[in-house]
Amino acid sequence: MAVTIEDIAREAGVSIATVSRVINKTKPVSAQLRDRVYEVIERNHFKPNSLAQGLITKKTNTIGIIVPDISNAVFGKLTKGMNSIFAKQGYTVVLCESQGKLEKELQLLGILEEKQIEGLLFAGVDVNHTLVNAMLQRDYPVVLVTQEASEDEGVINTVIHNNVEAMYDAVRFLLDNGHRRIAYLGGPRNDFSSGKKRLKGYRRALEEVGIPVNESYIVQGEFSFEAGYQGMKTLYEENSKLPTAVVTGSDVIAVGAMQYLDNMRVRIPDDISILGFDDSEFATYIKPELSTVRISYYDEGVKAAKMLLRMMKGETDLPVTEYVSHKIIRRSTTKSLN
Amino acid sequence: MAVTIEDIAREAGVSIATVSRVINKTKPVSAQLRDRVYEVIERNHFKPNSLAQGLITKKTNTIGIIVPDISNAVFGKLTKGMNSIFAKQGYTVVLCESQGKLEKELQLLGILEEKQIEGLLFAGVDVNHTLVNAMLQRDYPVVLVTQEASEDEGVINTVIHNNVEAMYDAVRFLLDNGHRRIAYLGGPRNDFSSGKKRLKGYRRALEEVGIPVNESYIVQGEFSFEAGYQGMKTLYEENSKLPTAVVTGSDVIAVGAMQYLDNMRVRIPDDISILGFDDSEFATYIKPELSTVRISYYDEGVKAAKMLLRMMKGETDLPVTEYVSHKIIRRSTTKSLN
DNA sequence: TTGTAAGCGTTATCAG
DNA sequence: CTGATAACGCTTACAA
Repeated sequence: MAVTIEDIAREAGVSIATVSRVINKTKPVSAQLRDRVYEVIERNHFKPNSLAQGLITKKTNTIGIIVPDISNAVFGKLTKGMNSIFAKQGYTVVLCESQGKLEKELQLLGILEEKQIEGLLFAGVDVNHTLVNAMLQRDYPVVLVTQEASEDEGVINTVIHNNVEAMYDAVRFLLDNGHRRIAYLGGPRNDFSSGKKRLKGYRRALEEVGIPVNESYIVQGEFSFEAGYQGMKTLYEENSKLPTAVVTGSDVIAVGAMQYLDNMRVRIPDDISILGFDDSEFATYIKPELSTVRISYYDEGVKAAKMLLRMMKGETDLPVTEYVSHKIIRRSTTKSLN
Repeated sequence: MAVTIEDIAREAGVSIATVSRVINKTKPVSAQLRDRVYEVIERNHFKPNSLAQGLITKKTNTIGIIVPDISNAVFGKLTKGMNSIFAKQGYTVVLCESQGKLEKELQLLGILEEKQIEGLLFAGVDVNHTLVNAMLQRDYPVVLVTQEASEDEGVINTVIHNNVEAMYDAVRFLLDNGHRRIAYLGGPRNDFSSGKKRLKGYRRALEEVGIPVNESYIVQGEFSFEAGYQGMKTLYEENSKLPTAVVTGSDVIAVGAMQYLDNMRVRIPDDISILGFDDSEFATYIKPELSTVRISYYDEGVKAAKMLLRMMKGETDLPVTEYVSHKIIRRSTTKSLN
């Protein structure tokens, strides 16, 4: 079948140890033998079996990535960022999708251990106690990305954008532009980082300037166009006094909300300002162009990969949580009331 | 370090062969020993080393995927489709990005062979002779997705949408709606399937109804917003007689073109109709909503995965190229002239 | 410099 | 049903 190191050794008239040495340049080999071996390797298209290599060296050059859904732009960019680092360092990536289901995530953790990955990058939806525990049991290091642990803080290294601050800044931005009635149209309430944390930032900003939080100005739902549309409808129908601005949990939610407002003939940003979150590809495709909170998921992936690499090298005493910066991007869906 | 089958055997007071048997249920083991072994396995969180398993069984349950860029929505959906099948069948996926660079692709082909993948799904940009040859050398089966071989037809199994027909149908649709001056704003001329093939469909449709192809109505460029914008600009500036409709190589190109037209105060679809390609997420977010050619990349991934699985089972005499259907979606950027 | 041989953690063949 | 033991393909002391 596949040609092995033994075949090469025999054909080149040397020992397998010598072949191994020329492949790995691990010990000096005379130029003569070296050339002879190379020639035979080339001619036979020999590729060392990395399973055998890994079995003995404990080095598989493989790292695992678990994301809920690879077709989601956020995870696509995140994965690309992570992969850019690993590929450069000679690592190969095993990609797994969990649909954000705990059961699936737990299962994948085990499968990846069997595959002998050297480290794991994990992006989840609710990284609860069960999950954290399972990660601690595994014998590879893991870093959490985009989603921090919801019950065990500071136990697992994490790379994330500061959701509280990002939403705080978003509301702050609107406040600075003279808005006082600001609604929150966010993601799922059970989403710890992208749901709860952002809501926290929203509340904090309002409370800080002494504006009482109007609970009927808070609507939570999926990160989808439909949820944005329905959420805006709820906001519209259940408030006699409409907000002058609404912050959202994602650009997709924002665009859904805009659709509803458009249907109702509410003008953006004249009657109401909208602020997205993420800065998705389509933010500048829609009209008016979407003002939003930019998060560089690519950078987040890069940072997470680098952190994992450090852990794999055994570097300990690391900062437990590393933040990636965010930025308010003013485009055309927000208007100043000043 | 990690607990091995030997540790389990010792602790359970049985031979490693017995442990192996209970793990794999490959041969009967008395209920008594079985339970004892299971208990020890649980207690120690034992996970068999799949490298060792693969080394002897030749089964790694790993397949490779090579795409140019995982953050591109097309490849994200494709990958998700493929993964949905593999995960279900107990396979794990090694994901690689090539940036569409030949050198990188060649290198990855080798790395994946070392990793002992059982099969490969390949999405490239230009699958030329060199690449096909390299694939044939590898000892795993491969299926091409989204991009057919540009020089060696029918040598490697392929799953793709029919680009010639899709663009033919797109132009046909416009023709049926009374358009006669139809421009083509497509992807790169060196992109075989998504560039050349689509252009071919465009020409064919026009020629078929006896409309001479106006070369200055053909503009090719990247699959980007900017290229769409610039391309439309070229079309606008270099033609005294504007087209009444333009077919594009992708939705992103279409939206770029729309932006330019909007700047020029050309109304869509009243002055000019635009037809996208792909049916991206944002097609319904923009205004007017984009008419487009829908391709289900998810389904394409699913189909490709299934085909690869069949090849892995040794089923030969397969159809060499399998097509995934496309569909014209009429929304608001196209107008009937009838 | 080069070769021999002992593993790495499993599965699989053979006896028993 | 159970247990030795020989692979699997490679790396790495240990010798020569």
